[in-house]
Amino acid sequence: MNSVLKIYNTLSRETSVFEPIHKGYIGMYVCGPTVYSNAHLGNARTYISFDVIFRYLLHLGYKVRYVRNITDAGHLEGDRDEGEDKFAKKAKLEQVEPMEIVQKYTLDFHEVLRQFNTLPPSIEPTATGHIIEQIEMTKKIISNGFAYEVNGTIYFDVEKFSKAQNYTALSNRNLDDLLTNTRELDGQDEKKGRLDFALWIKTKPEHLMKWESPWGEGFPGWHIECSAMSSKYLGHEFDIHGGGMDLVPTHHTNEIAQNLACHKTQPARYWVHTNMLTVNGQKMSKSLGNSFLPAELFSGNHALLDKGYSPMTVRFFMLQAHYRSTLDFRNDALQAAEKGLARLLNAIKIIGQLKTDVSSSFSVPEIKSNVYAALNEDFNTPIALAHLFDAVRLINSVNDGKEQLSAADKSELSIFMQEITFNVLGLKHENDAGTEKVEGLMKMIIDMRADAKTKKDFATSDFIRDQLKKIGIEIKDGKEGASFTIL
RNA sequence: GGUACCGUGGCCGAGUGGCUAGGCAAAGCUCUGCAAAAGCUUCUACAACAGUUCGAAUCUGUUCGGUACCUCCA
Repeated sequence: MNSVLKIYNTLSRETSVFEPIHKGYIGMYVCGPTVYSNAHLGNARTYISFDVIFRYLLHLGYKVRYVRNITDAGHLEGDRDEGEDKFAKKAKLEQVEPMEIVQKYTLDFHEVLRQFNTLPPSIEPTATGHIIEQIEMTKKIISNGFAYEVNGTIYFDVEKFSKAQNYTALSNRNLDDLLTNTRELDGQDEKKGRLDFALWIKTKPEHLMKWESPWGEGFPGWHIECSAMSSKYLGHEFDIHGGGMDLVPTHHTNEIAQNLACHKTQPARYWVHTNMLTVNGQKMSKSLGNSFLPAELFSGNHALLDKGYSPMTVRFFMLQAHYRSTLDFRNDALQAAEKGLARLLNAIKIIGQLKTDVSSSFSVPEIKSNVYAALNEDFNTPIALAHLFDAVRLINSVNDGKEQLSAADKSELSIFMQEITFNVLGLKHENDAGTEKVEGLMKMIIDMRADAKTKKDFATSDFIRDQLKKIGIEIKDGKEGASFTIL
């Protein structure tokens, strides 16, 4: 079996063989959401992508510690000195406590991810729960000479850091260009350098969220939380650090700078970044106001949608594109995904009923190695799916008597298809017939209809078919009798 | 303005030098009381121009078009 996993590393800009620091164990940190509003579909794509990565690493037999934080403090509006904490701002608008905002949107985030069938991370730490660690790290960066204080606010000294280290290694930008092209912002006089960013921010007395620190009352900067929490739970050096591509130039660049300034080590060996979801060619984002909420998608209650799509349809749709490509979100593409997913799941359903032969007319090991080769090539889910669909075609052909399958191969194929589809890709059956009572009821109705058909009482059989259709149950006539689907 | 990336058949999307995914749609067929559903088969594309090469969607150059980042964002 082709079991050499390769991963694209943003830092080196190439795909290379993955080797964990400690054999058999993997530490993975993924930047989680800032919980000040509802999670939208673009957010979901990132976490679904990392969910597949997490699941595949588990499938390969690694023991994985997957840490994904919740940013519940310290995220500035506009990254300015007098910037206001996002939570405090939203709290004022809605007349509630900041932590009430945090709670509300954390629950929403979890609910969304649950619907998309993602596995929970091993640890989900919050920024507010790690103020002490962030203060400690800030102190160390100051004592190492890479940060300075101005009126109770601590800034990271990018210019000084960049003389010792390559500040733009991850983003691959030209530092001089950044210095000259960064926009002038109002009220930036406090900072020594334009690129300097805050590690700790002094608050005004009326601020709602603040903590005591050696520099007075304040709250932590955005970037320091991930450095502090990844160091705490995964060590100063770990295997994989992930997030959305939009985090590369600022957040992750600063995170690396902080770790180097504090621990003198690169935090992660492999930097993995997922691409954006676009809507009609434009990035989906909160600030552009073109974001879809999962609930709108499931219900179809959105101007751009003809109908609702189930979470698994959306998950399948996302898996049909590679995680590093932008994916355009549109109605007809979802329609296609819905049917494709049904075809895949149906084939898996019928494997068990296939008739077996003494030998197989095709190679099950070949299918398996094709799928593994795809997943090992930087988690290439679209190619893996393509090979699963090869198997789907063969399964259907066996069902038609056009191909043969041995008993041993049948069981191997069945186990494999289920393992990849359900456990690695994280898809599942939805809308399954439901309760036993419904099953029993439907069997009775189908039997009655079959009886009517044998008596050539087509008026009755058509009536049953049409009435069921009206309440959203479709009868499918097949060779072996009728079956039904709840639409 | 600077820096990246992208432009694939009706649609979505893989694919970094020859073997030319896959899904959906469409057409044909099978099944069938009719229909639906389902299944099988078929459909050979790579923005334009020029170049490198025995050979290019894939490499180079130019042009056109698009997107992202440089400001919070997954």
